[in-house]
Amino acid sequence: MSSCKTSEFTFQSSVHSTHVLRCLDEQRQKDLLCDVTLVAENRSFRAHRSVLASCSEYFSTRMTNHTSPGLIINLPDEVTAEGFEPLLQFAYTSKLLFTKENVLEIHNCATVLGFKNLDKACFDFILPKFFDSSKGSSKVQSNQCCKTKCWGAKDKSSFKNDCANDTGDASSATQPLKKQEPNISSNLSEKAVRTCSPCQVETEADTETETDYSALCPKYRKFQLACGKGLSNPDTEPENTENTCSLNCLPCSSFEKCESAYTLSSKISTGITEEDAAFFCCPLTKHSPIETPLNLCSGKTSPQMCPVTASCSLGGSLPPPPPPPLSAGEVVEGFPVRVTGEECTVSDCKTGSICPNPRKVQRSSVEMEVANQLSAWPDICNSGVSEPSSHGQGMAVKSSELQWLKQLECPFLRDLGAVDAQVRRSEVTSHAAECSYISSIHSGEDSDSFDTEGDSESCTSEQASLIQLPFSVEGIVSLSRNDFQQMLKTQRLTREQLEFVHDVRRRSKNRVAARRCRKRKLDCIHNLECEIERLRSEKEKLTAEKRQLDQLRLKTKENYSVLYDRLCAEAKLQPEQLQVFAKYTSLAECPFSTHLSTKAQLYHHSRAELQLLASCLGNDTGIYEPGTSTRSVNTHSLAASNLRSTEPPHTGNSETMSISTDQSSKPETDKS
DNA sequence: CATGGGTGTCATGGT
DNA sequence: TGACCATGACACCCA
Repeated sequence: MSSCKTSEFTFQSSVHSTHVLRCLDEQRQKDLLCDVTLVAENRSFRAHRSVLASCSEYFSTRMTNHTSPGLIINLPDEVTAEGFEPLLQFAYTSKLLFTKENVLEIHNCATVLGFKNLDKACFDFILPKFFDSSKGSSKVQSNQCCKTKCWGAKDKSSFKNDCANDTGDASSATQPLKKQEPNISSNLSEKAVRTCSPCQVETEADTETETDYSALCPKYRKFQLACGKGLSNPDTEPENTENTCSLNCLPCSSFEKCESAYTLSSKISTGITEEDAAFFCCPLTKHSPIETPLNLCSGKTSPQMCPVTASCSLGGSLPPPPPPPLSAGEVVEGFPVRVTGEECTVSDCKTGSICPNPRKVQRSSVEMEVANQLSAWPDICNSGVSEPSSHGQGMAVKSSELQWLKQLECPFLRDLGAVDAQVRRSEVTSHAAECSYISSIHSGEDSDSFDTEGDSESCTSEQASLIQLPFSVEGIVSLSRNDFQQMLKTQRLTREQLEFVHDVRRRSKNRVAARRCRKRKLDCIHNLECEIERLRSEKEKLTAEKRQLDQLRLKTKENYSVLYDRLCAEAKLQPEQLQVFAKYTSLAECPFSTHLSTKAQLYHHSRAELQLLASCLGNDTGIYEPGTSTRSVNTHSLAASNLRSTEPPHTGNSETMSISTDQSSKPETDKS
């Protein structure tokens, strides 16, 4: 750090603008600092002039010359309250909430008010989807939009800002793009759809915190289903995703960059495929690290023509193609390159790990910001330290600095592994032949997933240099299939080079796939463990409940028995009456039906015995004798034992009768 | 030296 | 048919 003191740093917050907008929205809702009242259809809305003027040409025109504090603007008749309210909300939140019913209304209002970044970009996408049959001409419109508005606006600054200015060389980046053949620029825009738009498209999946790998593998989905984890969330179902996203997902809530609008419209005009739509709408499930503007550059222009690509590819670790790649100092500033809606720095790209993990897309903006700043760290340090002559000590310092960052154990700091790997790779740059030295570095540090990869890639890079590959290994790996094949067509490679390139690509893809597979497996194990724990606790709970219910049932039966005994004793039932009573109370669930049946059965066996039993229950005179009480208790005991012996509750009289027969000797015992 | 975890690579099957 | 992906199996490295 001491050596970095002379350097000038740039901290760019990717959450600041969001925070400001949110605060403004809160102020609007609390009517704080609002300086304009808007009236539409007898409804008034409070707002901030500056916000409205920033979003709408209409408001910009009407309010810039007004300084009075209590400005009231009556909106045109075409602007309805229903259509304007979502627009006002959009101005403060970047999110446009609409339904199929009011989308036309909103569209109309947006057109009248000249809402920037919304009109063409948003509605040209939405309306054909909603009103497909009636809006068949939208494609033409969108084409027009692309050519007039977006390219024109792009010339102003936006595209340069995104791609070229960030590298400090605007002309070199934009000119080649403009010189592309028409189909190339079409591809370019298509690629940009994949690169820029997904981040700006709001889907429910964006809010998820975990990558749903099930979306990647049908087998895994089946496994999850087999595990009882029915993936009910349609967002996790690729099929559903592809089928519904193009309609359900908002195509764009805020197009800050015109090229995004252009690419979206262009994509519509050229016909969005289901796959593209899925990619467009669901970056989490489809996003691939290879889909970045940088790759866009590298794919559509030669590596030599795109400085970003040059800086992205190993930071010059390979034999430099003419012109030589940028030095580390040229990318030191960590210029933000818009990738997936968050800010990725060139240093991210330089590591060849542009959003290497799909999860990166899902991180919170705060996480992203910290990760980006941290990932830019080695670049920053490079600016002050990394003279090849002092590489040994310099690299040691950087590695140690990375170690304490790693020790923060923030989940998103795993990208530091990539940074770390990049640090090492840049070391390889200076010492491509000194594999032993690299190994010593690795052995002295925490081995993370990128260590071995770093080794692998460094050796691959060496092989690439041996066969004089005209492009970087990173390019081989990170390009999309089409770009890769196109590159192979443009480059005349020998058979050896071709085999090497395919081999490297295959192994790299498989390496990533293996990581995903292992990650999924671990996640699955974790989920199963959680499921086991949950089921276990549920079982314990149910067992305790059953125990309680059993006790309650026993207690209830005993109460019934006591009640029966008292009833018999007080009613002085005759054996015939007992039999009738038993007949009408011999329901399966009647707790003393057994008791009654027993006694009724006794009647059949021995009338004399029943007489005796009757005498036990009560004599003919109806006098309740003290001895009767004792015998009644004995009878109760017999009934209780019957009840216990007949659990579970018997369902028919036959069982009752057999039991009664078995018990028939007991009164005799009692009698004796 | 054995062991377990992590990783890359290959082979294979499915898409 | 080729490319891609998932995954089991194996080998290697390292703590």
